[in-house]
Amino acid sequence: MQVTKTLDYAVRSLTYMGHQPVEKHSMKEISHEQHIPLNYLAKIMRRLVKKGLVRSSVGPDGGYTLRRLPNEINLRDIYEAIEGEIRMVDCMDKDAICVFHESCPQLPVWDRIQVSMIKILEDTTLEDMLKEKNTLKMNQIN
Amino acid sequence: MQVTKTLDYAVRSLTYMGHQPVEKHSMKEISHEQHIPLNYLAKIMRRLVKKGLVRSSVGPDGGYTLRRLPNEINLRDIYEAIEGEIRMVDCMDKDAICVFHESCPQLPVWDRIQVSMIKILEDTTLEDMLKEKNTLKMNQIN
DNA sequence: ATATTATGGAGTCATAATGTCCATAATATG
DNA sequence: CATATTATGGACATTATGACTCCATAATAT
Repeated sequence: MQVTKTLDYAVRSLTYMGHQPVEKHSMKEISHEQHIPLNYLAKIMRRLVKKGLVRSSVGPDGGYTLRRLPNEINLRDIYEAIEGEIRMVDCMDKDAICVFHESCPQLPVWDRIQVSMIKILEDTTLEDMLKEKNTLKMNQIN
Repeated sequence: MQVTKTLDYAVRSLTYMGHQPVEKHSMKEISHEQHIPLNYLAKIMRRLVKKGLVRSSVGPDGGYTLRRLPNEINLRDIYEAIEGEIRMVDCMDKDAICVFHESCPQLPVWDRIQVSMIKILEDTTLEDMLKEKNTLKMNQIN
């Protein structure tokens, strides 16, 4: 029930790119600026490319660009690109069906949590997070 | 970001006991009825005893009883007994402080999710879940 | 032609989740 | 008191996952 480093890295990378949404950012640049291990970042970026969140170009002056504007990318997109479908419980035991499947008392609760979580993730765009950051910075100055 | 089997086992055990809140239930009984590996259940019950959710008695006719009524035990109690404090992110890298600590754009989001999750967990008691189960069973009959 | 960048996939390492085992302590009952 | 039954405590084993590394390959700007 925790945010993985991988997801954190992905969010950080995309947020970073969101500052100059149309510019190209190399892995080296992102890795350095966001303190993310280069090789690991490579793996993460591949997923983001495959899932259509960023566009990549190879060769000198290559790198990554956001495929959509920061206000068109929400946290659910990022979450699912990295972790796959959001689900709090894996009821099915791989092959066999849970014995209590028909009348599981806890399922509705986890479901409610999952729904509320998805709503918050969907309601939060990259742009929102960029603003959040600025607000925080402003507060610190005062 | 998933409910662990251990937590599921704990919730199932307590819900099961909730049906006859004042009666004693042996590990064997719970293990058998809820299809939980006996030895593993032993480990889980120890935590629930230690955290004050159930009372135990040793010897023949020994077993476990809820320490409070089903409407006085909520899911947050159970969650924290098993998993410890609820927190979506571990910002601090064990020893070192995250470089972006002061102005992290994602922190507020995970916090919002955490707050909403805690609220739902707190609002849901064992009794609620027992009712849930009955409702579901009723629905199935129709 | 060369240097620079991303891509793909295999492999490594540490940690946590899950589960097993066994020796011990408590206690109800005959 | 002897015995069977139950929980307790802790060590150990196994497996899965997260977090990374490495390397060979492909694309492309200069």
